[in-house]
Amino acid sequence: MTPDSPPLKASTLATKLSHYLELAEKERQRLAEFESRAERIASGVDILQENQPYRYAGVLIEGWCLKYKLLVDGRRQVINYVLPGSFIALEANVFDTADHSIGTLTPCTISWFDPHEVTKTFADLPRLAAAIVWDNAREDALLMERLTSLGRRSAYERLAHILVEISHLQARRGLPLEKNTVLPLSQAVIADTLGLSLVHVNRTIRQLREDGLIEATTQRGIVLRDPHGLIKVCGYDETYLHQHLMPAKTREIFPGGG
Amino acid sequence: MTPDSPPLKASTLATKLSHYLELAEKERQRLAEFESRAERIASGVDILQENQPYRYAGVLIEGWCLKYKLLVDGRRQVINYVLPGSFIALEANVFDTADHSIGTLTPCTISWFDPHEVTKTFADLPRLAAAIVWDNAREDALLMERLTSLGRRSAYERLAHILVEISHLQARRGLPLEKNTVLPLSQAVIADTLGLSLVHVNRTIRQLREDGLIEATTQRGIVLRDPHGLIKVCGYDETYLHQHLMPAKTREIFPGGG
DNA sequence: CGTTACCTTGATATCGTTCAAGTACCGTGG
DNA sequence: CCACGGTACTTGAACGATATCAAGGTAACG
Repeated sequence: MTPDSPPLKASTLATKLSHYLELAEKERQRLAEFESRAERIASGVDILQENQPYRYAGVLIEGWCLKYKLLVDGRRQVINYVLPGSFIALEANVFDTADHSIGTLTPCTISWFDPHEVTKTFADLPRLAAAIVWDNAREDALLMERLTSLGRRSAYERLAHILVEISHLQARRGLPLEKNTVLPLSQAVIADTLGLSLVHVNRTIRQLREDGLIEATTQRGIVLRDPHGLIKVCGYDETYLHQHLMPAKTREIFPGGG
Repeated sequence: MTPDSPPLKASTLATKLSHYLELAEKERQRLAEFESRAERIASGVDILQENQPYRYAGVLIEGWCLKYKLLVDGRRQVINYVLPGSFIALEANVFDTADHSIGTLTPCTISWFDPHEVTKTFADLPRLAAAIVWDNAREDALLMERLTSLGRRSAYERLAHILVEISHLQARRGLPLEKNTVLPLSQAVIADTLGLSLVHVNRTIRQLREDGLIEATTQRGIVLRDPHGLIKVCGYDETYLHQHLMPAKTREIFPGGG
């Protein structure tokens, strides 16, 4: 409950959603409210657990989280990486019980709120509703692409694909990437993301290195040495990232501000 | 453009969405409008294509469709099965270019409309917006479960899992299932859904049969002989289907009818 | 009654897993 | 500053699950 981050910075949510829609002042304010109760959480903590009832919803302000599911025997599948500016557990509005878990991968700053504030926002500020729907749709697109990787791409292709994907997502958030990239992803996490064994991920990384596509890798450090080559290897097509404004026609329907 | 189905039947959409929310008359009417331009489409036709711009959105009224992605070399990954009462290409509101294809698996009845009618509905009838969000969230849950199957379950488990899933979805739509179930799914489609080769799907089906879990299988006919056994085999947990009304609290926020 | 799509089966190859061991790095307490 | 313990990474060897290749069989459809 300690507000650790500077209070008046532009909200993470607003930064992200304004990629899709220019926001009115009233809308920015509402988004800022969602981020007003920031809390600091240690690394390696579950902030949502499968089969438990939902309580709060949240916004990730800083850090990385992991959305994952567990099978009874301990096998784990990572669904996606949750980056700053993402809502957490928004489904609390529509479901009672969580069907997945979310854990912190680094120390995180998260702001919690009653999920029903979002329901109200749907009635109040439909433009924000539209932006949230947009965001969901983009997440879905990522998920479908991941499904395609797991179902139809080889280990080598999967790894190349996710490296390029992460690099694109980072770039979108304005982070430099060409230089020395250190991801908070252990090889174990990558394995559980790609549906591979840890050992095989390790060997596949080595292979990419031997092929000159990526560089070194001390602890968690991977640099894309030949991004273009990686893209070619896995048939990467960034369409699914949908990094554009909403179609003009949709924006017209909501002329100015609330 | 020929309206082939009886015009005054309860709309497919209303039937589905009222699982989540009691609908007001005004809302039912709006939903009925979405279904007013029904068209008959043959089996095996693509009604949406990857990398093409979106045009119309639609509602599937009758039949089964396949949502899938293709890799350049022809590998195919099926994302999900589209059943009656589902919207199609609703993302047309937020994206310009499709990142997946949708094809008919059986002859279908589909009603088309301008996707922006849905955008307007978001401003007009926020309760419907909420119901649509609910529905999306459920689709996501299916997708996450599928991802988990592809990443972490064996072929045998995957097949058991999807058979139980389909049987549950059918049951929800009021279809008898215990009797002779004929799915419109060829083994090739199942293979592309589960990320397996056709040949291996065939062998795995045989294995399930030999283990007494399913029965016979002439063309596309599979009967669950021991549903409970199948559930045990794959650790099936139906939480992810979220077959309940919205949480009471969410429903309260929208008291009666628009 | 031939054509086509779908299903079935065998033999062989491959990719990825598992088991087992060992190494490098990093933070902590002495 | 060093010893210690943990976590993550690395590598080898053997195994197993699934893919691929190739050939037939069967049922539906015009």
